[in-house]
Amino acid sequence: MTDESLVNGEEEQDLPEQIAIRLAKRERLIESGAEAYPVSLSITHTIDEVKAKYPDLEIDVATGDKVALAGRVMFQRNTGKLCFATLQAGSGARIQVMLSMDKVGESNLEHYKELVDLGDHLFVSGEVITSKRGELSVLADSWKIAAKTIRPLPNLHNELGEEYRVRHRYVDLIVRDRAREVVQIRAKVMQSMRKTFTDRTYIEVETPMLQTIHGGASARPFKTHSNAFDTELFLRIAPELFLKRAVVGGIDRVYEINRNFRNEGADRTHSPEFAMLEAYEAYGDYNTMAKLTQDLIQNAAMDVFGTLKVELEEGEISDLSGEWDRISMFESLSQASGVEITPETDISVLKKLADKEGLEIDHPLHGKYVEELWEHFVKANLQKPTFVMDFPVDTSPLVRNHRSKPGVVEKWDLYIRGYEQATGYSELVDPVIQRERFVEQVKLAAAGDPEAMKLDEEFLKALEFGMPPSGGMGMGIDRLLMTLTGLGIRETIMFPLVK
RNA sequence: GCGCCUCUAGCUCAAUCGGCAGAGCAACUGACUCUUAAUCAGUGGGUUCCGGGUUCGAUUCCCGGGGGGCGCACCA
Repeated sequence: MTDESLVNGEEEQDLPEQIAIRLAKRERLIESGAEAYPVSLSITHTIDEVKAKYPDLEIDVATGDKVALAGRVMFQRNTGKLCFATLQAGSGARIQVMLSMDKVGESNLEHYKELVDLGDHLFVSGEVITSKRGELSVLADSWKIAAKTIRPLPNLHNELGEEYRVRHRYVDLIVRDRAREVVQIRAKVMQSMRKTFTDRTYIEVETPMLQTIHGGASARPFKTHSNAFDTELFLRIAPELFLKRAVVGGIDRVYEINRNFRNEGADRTHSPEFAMLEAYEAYGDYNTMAKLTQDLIQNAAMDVFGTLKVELEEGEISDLSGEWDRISMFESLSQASGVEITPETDISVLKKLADKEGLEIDHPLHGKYVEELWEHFVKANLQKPTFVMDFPVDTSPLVRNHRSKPGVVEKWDLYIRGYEQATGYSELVDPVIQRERFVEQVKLAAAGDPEAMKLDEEFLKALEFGMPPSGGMGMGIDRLLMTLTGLGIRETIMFPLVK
């Protein structure tokens, strides 16, 4: 496979046959006085506009309407004196063009047959007609190459291999409707979410991706180095600690949609860089944020699909309607395991239960056992959207203690079809307790936990200026696209990382 | 990070118990003024991922490396 660009002086005889032939056609085109890549074309209509204008003409009609349009040649059917081509717009819309010897002349038609390949961008001007078979067509009186294609398109009658699709997404977008559709869906989901936020007077901000201390989540970071400051920097694992600074500064309703980076495993549901939404609302709490999250997702489904019963890839229907269930982590775990588990349950009991279930958990924290056991017993059964409420304290260092239940924090995770979709907190705003929580994390790090949080003095200083009581939420955008489409994460990201 | 599987023409895939590497589409030459994956006749195109080993002979078997997939681990 020739993976390098052709510009680097590859010898012609080393090139694959089809590429050499197309390069030669490009030369011939230029020698004939035409352009292979003209700077502008006098287009009067898009393919979609012509199709919209003539939705149902009779067979063999000449409209008298002259148009000039361009598109990529997807199919060619050349006969002796009458040639057919199917042009495709970026939208995926297709229209047939016809070139007859009568209209364009003999030498012009010969040039067309000689120089125009599948995949080329072609410009034609002519009359809108329907063919004798009734196909809406442009009967050309002139044509031009709009852009010469040097590499052949893949054949359109087999599905592309998974690897080829990801490495050549631009080709995938040309040949596969669903690939284009997913890009559209993603854009519409973003639009919908921004509208939901705007309607609630939220302000969108952008906070640093390069950070001197990474924080806001438990994960291993990517490291880099600043030459100017001669210092180690981290790509952010979360924007949380900066968005909270914004709330301290009086940006009372704030959100950010941007990339996070985590130096961890990649699989069907994880990508090293992924799009994250985080939102904070002063004078809100985790209930406020649960409602917001439900609205964000339900509005997106309605705006994009017009329904809350979303059809997924394999035809499965995902029902996102109604008020979503809320269950307690400790209660649902106790119920599913048949063992009463509370924040006071001795860790030895949890260890015994984990052993019995064949779980290998090697972690000093009580809460880690609770979460692992909960995932084991409960998680897979959560197909309907469900908020799992009230998490252990020791695994949630940025969340405030529950207002009435001892030993837990006001945190929920939203699960949809067994996947963690979003998380929400009543934020910890007490700088004294926050410092204590950070100190606990530092101890964990010293004990060898590579994902423990760092103590961030600048963030604590901000809290010391007074952060109002607030709710916060975070949601993986790629995950949301997966939830709404049933696709894997690499299909929801246009250009996922490939080695 | 560990285990299993996989890599053949531009694309999608065959084949070889180790013996001239094939098809469809695409390409090339020719025919065709209503085609729809046009059709018909003919032709060319391969570092079988890379390096080494075994062998008279390796695309096939063995070893090492690389890319990809799946499972496990970690995480969202």
